[in-house]
Amino acid sequence: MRHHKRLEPEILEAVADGFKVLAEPARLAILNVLRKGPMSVTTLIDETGLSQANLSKHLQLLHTHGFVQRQREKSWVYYSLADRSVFSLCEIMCAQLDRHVAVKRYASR
Amino acid sequence: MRHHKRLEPEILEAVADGFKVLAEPARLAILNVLRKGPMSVTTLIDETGLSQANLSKHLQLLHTHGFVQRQREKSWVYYSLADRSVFSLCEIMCAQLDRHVAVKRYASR
DNA sequence: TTTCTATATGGCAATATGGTTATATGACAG
DNA sequence: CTGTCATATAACCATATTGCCATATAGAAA
Repeated sequence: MRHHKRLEPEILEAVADGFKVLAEPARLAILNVLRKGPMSVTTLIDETGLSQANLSKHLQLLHTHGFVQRQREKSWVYYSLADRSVFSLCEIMCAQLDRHVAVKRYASR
Repeated sequence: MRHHKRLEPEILEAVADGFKVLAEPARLAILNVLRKGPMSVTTLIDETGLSQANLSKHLQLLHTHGFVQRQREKSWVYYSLADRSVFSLCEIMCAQLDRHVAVKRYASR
């Protein structure tokens, strides 16, 4: 039988911080749009409908937490997904939500 | 080639809400402790070190979002993990963190 | 009933977060 | 150098969240 150690607080906090970055519709929208490929901030403004300043802040956060990569080219900055793990996370979360909704539906008959 | 629809805002918000529940060290600690098996609130107080009121509120949130199940027995309430998907999520997030830290280490040489 | 024990909940203060506006930086065109 | 475009940052307000305290509920025991 496996035993489960009490996780170090720093670990818990780091993981929580990671989830916190994903716990925001605007940032999920950005990540989803970036599936199309690398994109400049200006393009992202159009694609997401977010204001420039707001978008820029979200991008900083996504970047400092390693969810997106940055690449300067001339006077543009292209952002791209750091990896696809975000979508594994979202898929599992969606499945979790589906199960939960199904259970609630069943319970309320 | 796959195309990527603009996700409905309600979907984004639901997924974000799910992540928000995991974006808190205390709740991750609770979930981690619950890996040992179903547990009463009192036991959870000991295992997590959280105050009763605080713990209770976190448990409500975990429950309404379908992360834990509740089972009354005599005058105790036993909580248990609703499913193991949480740990898939955490594992992926940890791997993501590891990659990110590794990249930062490499960049700062 | 009264008194425990177990759990839930309401209110409050402190802190954090998102969005907006205004401003700053930085590259390039003329 | 001046102006303009692309992006980043600072200051601010409004809102939300956490943890604590006190209190409420509810079952068991006495």
